[in-house]
Amino acid sequence: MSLRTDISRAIADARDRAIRSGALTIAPDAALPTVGLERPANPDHGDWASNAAMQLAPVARAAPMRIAEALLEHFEPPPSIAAGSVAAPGFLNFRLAPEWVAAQVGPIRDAGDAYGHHVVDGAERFNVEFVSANPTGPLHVGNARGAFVGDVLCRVLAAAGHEVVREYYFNDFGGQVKALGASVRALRAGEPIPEDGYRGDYVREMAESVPAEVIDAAEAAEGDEADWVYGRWASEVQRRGIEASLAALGVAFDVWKTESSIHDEGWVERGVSKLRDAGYVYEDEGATWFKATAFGDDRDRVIYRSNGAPTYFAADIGYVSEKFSRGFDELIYVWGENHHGAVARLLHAAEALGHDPDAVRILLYSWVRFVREGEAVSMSKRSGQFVTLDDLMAEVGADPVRWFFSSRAFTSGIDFDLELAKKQSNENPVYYVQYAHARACSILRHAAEQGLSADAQGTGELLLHPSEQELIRHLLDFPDTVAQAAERRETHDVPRYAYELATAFSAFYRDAKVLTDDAGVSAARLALVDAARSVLANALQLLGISAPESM
RNA sequence: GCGCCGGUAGCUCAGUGGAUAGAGCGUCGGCCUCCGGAGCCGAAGGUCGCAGGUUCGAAUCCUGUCCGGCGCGCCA
Repeated sequence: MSLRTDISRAIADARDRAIRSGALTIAPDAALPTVGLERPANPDHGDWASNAAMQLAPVARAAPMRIAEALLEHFEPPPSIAAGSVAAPGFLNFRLAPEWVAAQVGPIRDAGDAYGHHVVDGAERFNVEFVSANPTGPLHVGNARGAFVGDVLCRVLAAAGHEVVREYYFNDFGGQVKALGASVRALRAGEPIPEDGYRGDYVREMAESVPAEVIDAAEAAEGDEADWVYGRWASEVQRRGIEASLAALGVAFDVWKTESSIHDEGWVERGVSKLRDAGYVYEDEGATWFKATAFGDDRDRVIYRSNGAPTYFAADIGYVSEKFSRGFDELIYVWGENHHGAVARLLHAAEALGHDPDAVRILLYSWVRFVREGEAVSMSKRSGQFVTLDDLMAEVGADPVRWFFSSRAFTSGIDFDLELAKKQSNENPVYYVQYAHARACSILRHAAEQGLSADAQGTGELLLHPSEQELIRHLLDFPDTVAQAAERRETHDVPRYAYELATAFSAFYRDAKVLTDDAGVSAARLALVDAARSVLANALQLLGISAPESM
């Protein structure tokens, strides 16, 4: 039970009582608006504010101010609320009870790592597929956003109480594997790399380290088959590299799925025949088509080419069936916005297969423009001009990069200045948050040396200073922050929250000396420091950012 | 041409119908006998791209328009 739901419910109860008592009359068939509740930016407006009266005005056909007064009159405050008031043009403002606030330190501290977790009522099963870069080269900075957006989203969903399967999809089936193999073969033969080949240094390195058995197999192969032999080997090498890079970033996956397995296990055939039975498949010009126009698409989509080879979309049809067969409530795809052309046909295919299209959610993140000394960095894998993700981590460090990506809405196109990211590293907000955590740890160390220990008994009377109260109010906001981020499938509330919490902790540190001659005060403040430390660590953990005990 | 995403402070970005539009960086000015100065306090800085509309109320919703990014394959 969060503070937010507590207060919302009390307002709804007040509304119902007001209606029963006749203080409010609602049109009989009118739907009641949901109670809006927010933390106002201006402290003069209290700790929580509701616009319920203004939202009720149309259905109650009364002035918002009068409705607000009626609501307040019938309001039975929960223990957390000290006072309510009405403000023009009809806001209901509530102030938390300071003693109640202060008394929350113990429970927050006792909850520890679990605080802010399991905050949703209905837990669901999510499949989150992200990164899924082709195994034709190392991950580059263009994959960074998808990796961190997906990772943090998974952390948030899991913290909120959902079950999450993290999945990576390898396209090991299409022509790019052959093109990669052809590039390796050409380099070994001293021939020019084909037009559609890959040119990075990593291709050269691979060409120089092909194992003997692969060479033998390639030389024994006929025609194009040699390209495939090299290609399959090279893409395995790249796949291992990708897995290692992601592991080094702290981005974990539960399932590594390959496109070829979707074909081999018959998911594509079964999916297509299901579509055919439903009347959404036809043949034309030797190709097999999905009737996407039946779902409002601009054009129908090819499933099998006239040469019989399946398209990428064919695998998507099989894959979405395979995912749903595992019993997920929602499938999340984290894609770069350049794939948005494929969104409609995937949703339409899911619908045609009999699935709820609302259970398929495709998150398109906008492109990042990487800039170095004012110049945009080109990142084409085929041209070989790119900065690898490993390079980026070595240069800037994982914590600032994670902060950078998780603190911006994924729909915003953003600039990432590599030089600036390094140069400003000491001014970076991520260090400010980590610093607050380290400082809290330091205070606790000092306390231990002096034989002082935290005690949350009696904080209700001792932690009434405005800075103490403000800090605790921020701690109380954490569960809502997690719940809201999970609900919105968006992560950037979390860094903002962490920063504000760090600021509140700094203000507390400035105003309230923890280690004092008064044992009771010291024990209470130590409990608050420990609670703040714990919540800072929880917030950083959600972002996959380290919480150092000293810096 | 059609579609998707953007346009908010000098820069990078928050703000998905509410009260005086916010933060970081940068700029300017203050604060170190005291638990960590990677800190604290204060200031300057914005016709929310533009024009209409919807309503008690619009950065937010609708329409149009301009600018930028990305798509519109029997590529993946």
